[in-house]
Parts: sequence; structure tokens; C-alpha cells
Amino acid sequence: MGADTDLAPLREQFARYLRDRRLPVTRQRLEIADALTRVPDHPSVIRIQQELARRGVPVGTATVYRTLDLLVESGLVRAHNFGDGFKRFEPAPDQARHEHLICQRCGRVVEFTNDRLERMLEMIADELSFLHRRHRVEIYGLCVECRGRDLAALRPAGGPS
Amino acid sequence: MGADTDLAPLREQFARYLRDRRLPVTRQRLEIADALTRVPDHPSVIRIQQELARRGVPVGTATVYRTLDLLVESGLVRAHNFGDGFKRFEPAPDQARHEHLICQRCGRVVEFTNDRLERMLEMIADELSFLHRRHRVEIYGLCVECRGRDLAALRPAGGPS
DNA sequence: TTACGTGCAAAGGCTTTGCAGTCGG
DNA sequence: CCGACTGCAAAGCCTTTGCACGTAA
Repeated sequence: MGADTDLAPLREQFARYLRDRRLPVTRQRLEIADALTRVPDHPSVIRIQQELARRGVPVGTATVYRTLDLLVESGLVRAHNFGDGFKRFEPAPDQARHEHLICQRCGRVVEFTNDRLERMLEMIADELSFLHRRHRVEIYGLCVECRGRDLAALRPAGGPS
Repeated sequence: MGADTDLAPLREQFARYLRDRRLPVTRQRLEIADALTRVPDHPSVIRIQQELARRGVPVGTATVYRTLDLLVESGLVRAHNFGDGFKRFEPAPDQARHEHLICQRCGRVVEFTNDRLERMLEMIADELSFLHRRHRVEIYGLCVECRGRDLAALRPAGGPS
């Protein structure tokens, strides 16, 4: 009984959302939702547009932006700003909230979940009389591979003096 | 002997940083550092520029940006992106790390510290073989005042149907 | 049929860059 | 003096907006 919702693709949920609001369910909107499901790793607007083009469904930039606004409003998609100079998007998993680790070297984004962390943030907001609605946790550093690469780069030059 | 460093204004630390790197210590650079110390609440580039103008030290936009880059590189200043469409800056307190609560109604930014939280994030990164360098925690919601205002706005219209 | 969506291109807002003149060390 | 900085204005980048045409319902 949760599986039903979980299996319903973003596309379906978005279509339902649009119908509920008496908004046209257009091909572009569904395609954008689909692209978001297919493209991994928090794609940017351009990345999504490229994916659509590759699929033979060229969609105008403005449409992509406008549709993403709808998706974010609907709560089905989450927007991020990792400081690259552009927004990135990802389907919002209605199940478990998750946060991000961002590699400052290769840009890879890894997700993680931690219930204690989520609860702690709600408590902190509460203690400060703040109404918690949502939060964002980002850890910046180096992923395993880039970490190793750094060490490798140092060694050939000579060890610790 | 920590007090010495604590009392040294951002200006001094920045000047030292510049000298160490054999970079010119110009009036504009020092003024920008000072402005950052004076203006509260994570000012934007424009806000800083206005503050400088008010003080009778008009500085070109490009210079403000370039100097802020330097300050961020030096680690003396922290850059933020709260989704307003522009960057915001604040002197980096070298003492206690702190995070932010952002009111989605009035835009107020409140800071908080929590050691358990800081440690937890380092541990999480560690468990995922990620080298933790820095992180960012933002809680979005409503501050006490805006929370009250919302309640007040609801009551006159009538209670739950 | 009608309201809303779409695409294109132009406009916007913030940030960066190029270049001639200026200044710190 | 020389290399780096500054200011101005132009360029860049991502995103939003205006408008004529197209399309879901």
C-alpha cells in the first residue's frame, strides 16, 4: 500500500497533479518529468534539455524552466544550488529525506540519509522558536577516488621531508 | 592568547594575508573588509557597495567582487547562497562554526551552533569514505514573529471547518 | 471553442572580463 | 620603477518575460 505510490513514476504523479489543478497535461511536461527520472546525478536545466533533444523531443528553454517550476511547486522535484552557477534538480523521494556530499574535485554528488540528523535539525529549530519546514545539509570535500588521486600525486614528488 | 587573534579585526588579518602573499594592501581592500565587519546580516555585493558609498569610499563593482574572492580564498570570509538570486557574505568566525536558519517569509537569517551536529556530520562523511572539508546546514521555515503573524491571519477568517 | 502552453527571441539580473590609467612596495 | 590593482564598460551566463501561434480538454 505504499508500494503502489512508490512505483508510480514521477510522470504519473505529475500528470495527476496537473489534472487536479485543471492544467493541461502536455507532451513536453510529461517528457520533462521522464527525463528527470532517467538522467542521474541532479541534472541542470541544460542537461535536461540535452536529454530531451537526444530523445528527439526538442523543448524550448523557457518551457523547461516553467515546467521545472511547476514540478518544484508540486513538491515532486527538489531544486539545489551547489554553487556551480546554475540550479540542479532531482526527483524528490517522498520516502526518506536525504542530504548530499559534494566532491570539490570531480563534482560527484553522493546522497546519504540519517534519521538522527533529521530529528536533530527539527529539534534545533524548535529550541530557537523557529517553525521548521525543510532543511538542506551539504558536506563538501573529496570522494574516495579523488582522495586517493591526491595522495598519489603527492607521493612521486617525494615523501615527507 | 587566543584573545589576541579574536580581537584582531578582519581588516588586520586580511592585511596580513595579503602581505604574506606579496599582494598590494590597498585602501579599497581594507575598506571592503571593514564594511563586511560593520554590515550585519550576511550582506550581498550591492549591500556592501552601498555601505562603502555611504562612507564616502565609492568602489567599483568589479573590485568588490574581486576582493570578496580573495577574502573567501583566504578563508576569512564565507560565501552563501540562500536562493535569493545573489551571493551573500559574512566574516568567517574562526572560533565556533555556525549554521543558519532562514525565514521564508521575512528573509531574516538567524545563526546557531551545535557541537553535536558538527561532529555528526564529520562522522557521516567518514563512514562514507568521504574526506570532510566543510559543510553547510540551512534550516528553512518561519521565525517566531512571522509564525505569529500567520496564526493571526488565519484566525479572523474562521477556525477549522 | 477557449484558456493555457509552447517556442523564439529579447530582456533581466548578477557576475566576470578587458583594458587604460593608477598606485603600493 | 614594476607588477598588481582599480574603475568603467562591455561581455557572459543563467533565468525570466513578451508575444504570436499551437493545443489539451
